[in-house]
Amino acid sequence: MPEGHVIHRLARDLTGAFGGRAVRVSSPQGRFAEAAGLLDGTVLLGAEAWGKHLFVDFGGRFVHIHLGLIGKLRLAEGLELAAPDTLRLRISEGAWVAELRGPQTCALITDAERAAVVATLGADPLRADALPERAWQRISRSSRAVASLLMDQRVTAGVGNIFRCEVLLRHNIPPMLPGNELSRVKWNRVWADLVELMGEAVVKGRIDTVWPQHLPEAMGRPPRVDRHGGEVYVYRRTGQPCLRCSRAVSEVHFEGRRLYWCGTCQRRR
DNA sequence: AGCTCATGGCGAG
DNA sequence: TCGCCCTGAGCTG
Repeated sequence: MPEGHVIHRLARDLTGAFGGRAVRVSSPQGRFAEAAGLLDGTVLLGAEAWGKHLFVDFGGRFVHIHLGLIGKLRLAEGLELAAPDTLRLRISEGAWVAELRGPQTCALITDAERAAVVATLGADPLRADALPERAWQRISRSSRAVASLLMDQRVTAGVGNIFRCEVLLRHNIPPMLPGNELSRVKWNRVWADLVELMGEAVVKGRIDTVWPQHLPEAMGRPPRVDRHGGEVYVYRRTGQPCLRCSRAVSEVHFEGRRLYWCGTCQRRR
C-alpha cells in the first residue's frame, strides 16, 4: 500500500543491498518464473523509482514493479522462505532477501519499454529532474477537481490518497476546486510542500504531515497516529476533530477512492 | 471462518 | 462509473 515515498525508499535500499552484485532470482509462486530464470545469477546494477513505478536494472533489461493497492516488497536480512504460494519474486544475495507479493505489475521489460512508461508520468516531487511547470500547465488548463488532478499520475507522479488529502488541508484548498481556479502562488506552495513532505517520508519511512503546533500532544491530547504509522490531519479521520479547528473531518467517495477534508479549513472562498 | 477494506490502476461499457 | 486484479490485516462471528 504505497505512495511514491515507499517506492523511492525501496529503490534506495535495493541498490544498497544488491547494487553491483550477482543475485539469486526466483519466483516461488511461479508467475514470474521464466523471467526469474533468465535473471538468476546475473548482476543487479541498481534500482530506480519514478512515481510509484520501480525499475530494477539488470543491465539494459529491467524488472518493472508496481505494487498497486495491496502489493508489498519487503527487504531484510535473513528472511526465511515463507508462504511461497504468494511469493511472486524473490531476490537474494548473502543474507539480504527481497520478497515481492501481490504486485499489480512484475514484468521483465526493455529499456525502450521502461522509457515509454516513464514518458506517461507527470512531475515526481521526489525526483530532482521533475518538471513542476509541466504539471502546472495541465492543472491550470483543467476544469477537473484539484483532488482528482493530484492523484492523476500523468500530472503529479507518486502522490497518493494520503498526500493528496493532507496537502490540500495544509493549504486550505477545497478538494473540488477546479484546477483552473487554483492560483499560481498556491500551486507553487503545494509543489514545494510535496517536495518537502515526500522527501521527509522517504527518510522516515512514514507519512507525517502535521505541523508541530498542531500535534495532539501540543494540543493536550494523547498521541494518535494512523495505521500506516504517520501523524496526519484528515486522512482516515472521518468524524474526528480537525487538528486545527476542531470541527469534524468530512469524507466522501470520489472517483472510487475515499476523500477526506475539513469543511471549515478548506471552505471555498 | 468469513467479511471488508487498503497508501492503485486498468479496461469494459 | 463500475468491476476486476493482486494479498493480508483487522474486524466480526
